[in-house]
Amino acid sequence: MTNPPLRSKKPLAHSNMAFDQTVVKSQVTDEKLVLRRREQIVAAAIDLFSHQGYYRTSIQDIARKAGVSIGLIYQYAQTKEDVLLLSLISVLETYKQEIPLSVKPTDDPLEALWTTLATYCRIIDRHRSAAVLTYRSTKSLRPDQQQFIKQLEIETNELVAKRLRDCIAAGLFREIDVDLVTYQLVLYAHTWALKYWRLSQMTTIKSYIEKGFDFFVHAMATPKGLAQYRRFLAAKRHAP
Amino acid sequence: MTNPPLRSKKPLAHSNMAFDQTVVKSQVTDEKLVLRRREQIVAAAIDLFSHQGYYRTSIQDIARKAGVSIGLIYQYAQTKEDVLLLSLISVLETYKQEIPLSVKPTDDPLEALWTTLATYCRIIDRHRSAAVLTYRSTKSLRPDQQQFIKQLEIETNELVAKRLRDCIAAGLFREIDVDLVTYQLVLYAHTWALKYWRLSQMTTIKSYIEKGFDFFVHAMATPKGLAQYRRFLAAKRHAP
Amino acid sequence: MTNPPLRSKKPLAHSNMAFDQTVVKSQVTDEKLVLRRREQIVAAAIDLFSHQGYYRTSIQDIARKAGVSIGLIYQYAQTKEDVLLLSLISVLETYKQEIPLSVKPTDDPLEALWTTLATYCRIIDRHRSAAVLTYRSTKSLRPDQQQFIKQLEIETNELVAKRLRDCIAAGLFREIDVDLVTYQLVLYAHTWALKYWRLSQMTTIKSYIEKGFDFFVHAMATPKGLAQYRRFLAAKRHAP
Amino acid sequence: MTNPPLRSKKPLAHSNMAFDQTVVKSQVTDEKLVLRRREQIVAAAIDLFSHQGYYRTSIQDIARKAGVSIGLIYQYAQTKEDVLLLSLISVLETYKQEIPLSVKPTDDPLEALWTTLATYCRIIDRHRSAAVLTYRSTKSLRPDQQQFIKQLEIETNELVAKRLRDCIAAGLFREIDVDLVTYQLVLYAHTWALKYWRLSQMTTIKSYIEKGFDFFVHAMATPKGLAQYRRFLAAKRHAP
DNA sequence: AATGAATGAGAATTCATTCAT
DNA sequence: GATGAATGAATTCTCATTCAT
Repeated sequence: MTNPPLRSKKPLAHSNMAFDQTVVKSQVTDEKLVLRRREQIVAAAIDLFSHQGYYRTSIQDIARKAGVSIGLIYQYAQTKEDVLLLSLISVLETYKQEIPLSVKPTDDPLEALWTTLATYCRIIDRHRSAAVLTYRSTKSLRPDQQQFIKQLEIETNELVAKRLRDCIAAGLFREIDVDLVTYQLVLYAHTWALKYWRLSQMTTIKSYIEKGFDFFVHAMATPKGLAQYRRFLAAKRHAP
Repeated sequence: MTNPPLRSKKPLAHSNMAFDQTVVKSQVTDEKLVLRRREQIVAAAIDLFSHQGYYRTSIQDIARKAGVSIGLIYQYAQTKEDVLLLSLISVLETYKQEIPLSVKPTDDPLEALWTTLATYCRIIDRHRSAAVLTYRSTKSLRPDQQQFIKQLEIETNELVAKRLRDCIAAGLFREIDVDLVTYQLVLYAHTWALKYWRLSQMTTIKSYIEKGFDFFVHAMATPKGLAQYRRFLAAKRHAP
Repeated sequence: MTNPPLRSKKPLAHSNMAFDQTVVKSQVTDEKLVLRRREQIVAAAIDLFSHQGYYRTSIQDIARKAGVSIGLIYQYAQTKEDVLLLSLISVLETYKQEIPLSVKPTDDPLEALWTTLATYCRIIDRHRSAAVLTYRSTKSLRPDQQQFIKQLEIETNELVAKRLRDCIAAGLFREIDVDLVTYQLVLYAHTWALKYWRLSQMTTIKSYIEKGFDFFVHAMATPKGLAQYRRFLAAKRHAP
Repeated sequence: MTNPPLRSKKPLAHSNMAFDQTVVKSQVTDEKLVLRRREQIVAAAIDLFSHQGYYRTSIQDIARKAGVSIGLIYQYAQTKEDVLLLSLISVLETYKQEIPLSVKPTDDPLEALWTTLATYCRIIDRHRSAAVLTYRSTKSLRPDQQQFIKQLEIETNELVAKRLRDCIAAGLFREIDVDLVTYQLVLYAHTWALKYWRLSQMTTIKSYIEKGFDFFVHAMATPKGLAQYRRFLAAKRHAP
């Protein structure tokens, strides 16, 4: 029962899916190159969009930061909106990629839920500005692009929902509204980024996770679940 | 351009504070007039900012919608950012104004918390786009303006925190981290707007409030608190 | 029986119609101002479009030449295409305005035709580059704008067709295909601009008109018409 | 990109001259290859320039349509203007090639003129957009390139002028200004393309040719010429 | 106080041309 | 010979802000 593994140095992990040519068209045909260039562009874009906002960031800025020409960006995306879409996809894909990796097959349902929440919070913590970006800028996309992002969000949520269902099935949690509570867990993680200016004055990410988990368990646990939670806490105290 | 139409279906309540000349300077000296004009401008601005976003909305748009000239807006605000600031203040003031009004002096702590959460959620529901606006556009302000908004948020949160403290003092809730849980309650209300596209498929605002309150109570209640919650539910069932 | 009057110093005469807000929308509401500004803009635009072509002329160029700002042009036209449309309308309106003025009520049908052809040719000669512009740039317009221009052309042609019909009705010309011959007369005038580089080496505008008229009369005249043409020539020789 | 497809429905005939390396330089030395590649490029270019205009057509467009790479085009032309020049030459060469072939050695002067006009009109009809291209885009060339095009036009005109001179020499036509009338005949043919949108509503190409020839003959014929024209008509009526 | 015409800096996007492979 | 990725100057259009009336 360890802390979620601190993984990946590179800014934001992502599946190839996020950069393939299905969602955003590219002038360039070489698949490998498209992947590499888009990674380069998106890394710069996320950084700038996150800190200055989408509208305050010019394509010029992104080009300069990515060390490429303006024209090159337009070889790999058709509009500035496309660059935003690729950026948001990249952020959301990170969640979808990293969260499942953190849960070990041997974890019991409660441990799995803990790991999921903890990992989610820590990813958010590592990419706070990027996380906020999804709240600030999704509306700047075209409706069909927004739809795509929403779909990705639903898929990510499912990673959390599955853990909740396992706890209920194991008799650890009462029969709560899984979808609703999923959003509470997800928003709890996101809130760390959304309200960091205040929360960081009040607590640390470690404590934020612990208190949050404690809160959620109390809200949902059966007596059996509560008993297991106490064992879980004790074990953690011995081998944090 | 005729005389400014007197406001009709008053969009968002607010204190005069939000429109005094301390925060945003005006060319016009007549206090009454400043108030009236800003109300008119802000009503148009909130509507447009909420639906099109801050950067997609031009001063021209706001002027047209408010039925005034471009020049007039610049008599009552010095920059476009000022108009956004006034708009965000207006939204946040609504919370600060309406929530306290809903709680009756006779309410016991649990009822008061219920009313606070329910009112918060319903205000958010009535002004969903405006609520989202605070998440999307606060970063478009100058740092000192952002600071002002954060202060307002802290003040609003205090309305919720007070109710939590009352419950703890009355022995209904265990000793939880009030500030942290306050944010959970606040975010629960905001989430209704932030994720409306999904939540509205899953539930109604009425049910959202009930399930949320149930969740929070279970997370925090002492046995005594739980007993009172059950009486509360029963009473509500008789006189909803 | 005189030469067509050399009229108007101002670059291109036009009816208000060409500049009203039906065809091209303007941000500015003051009708008088719209008229004046558009005249100013179009004068510069025609000059530049004529000599450098539509695509080689930037809005910047037009603004500079007209002595206004770029922004101002976009207050009076919504796109660069609009500026081209206004320019082409202005050119074609000149034909529609000036040709009828040159024909005196006392003119007999043959004289009227002469005056019409001569005036047309001389207008073209005065605005050679502008005349060519209609051939080079009409296709750069949107289809609906092209349609508008074609309608104007049809109306201008009617000025010529009417003269032909009068000659036929008077028994001076045989029953030729009026619409077809109209185009031959119109194109004869336009050719002076289209092939000026070569024609100007071969003849003068005065001689071009005379030879052309002679040609057309021979092609169509009845014996009666031919007799009258000879009297016309004799009269002209005495009082050119 | 595979081997260049061998041309199929040959778009526009032309002499090799049009594609030799005197006028437009090529990086490639193999004469045969230069010819074949330029044919391929120019076919695509004429089509695109004709329908979208020179400036709306990108080298990318031409490359795609021709089934070659962008780089290849720059092996066979030094600039985009060169591609336009080659295209215009190709169009004009078509006239110069096809018209002489249509006149039979046994034709009398009047018949030869008829055939010349008819052929010219029919070539124009087959390549209407290309014909208009010469009017729209010649000014987009450099002055020296324009000069080259003008020279080609003069040479083409000579094909018509010769027929007129023969008619005069044979006493069929009076002593008209051959160069001027040549332009009238040439423009008559071109007008079919320039004003096709209107003329095609009024008549067919066959009738257009007949009416035009009738018109021109009446304008110039001596009594002898007129008599012969009547016999010509009668003969044509028997064996059209 | 109110108006709205005028300004011009700034931003997205295009595309001819180059050049390494 | 052929390719197509990369470049960046140039262009259209927008819009916050000013100011004369």
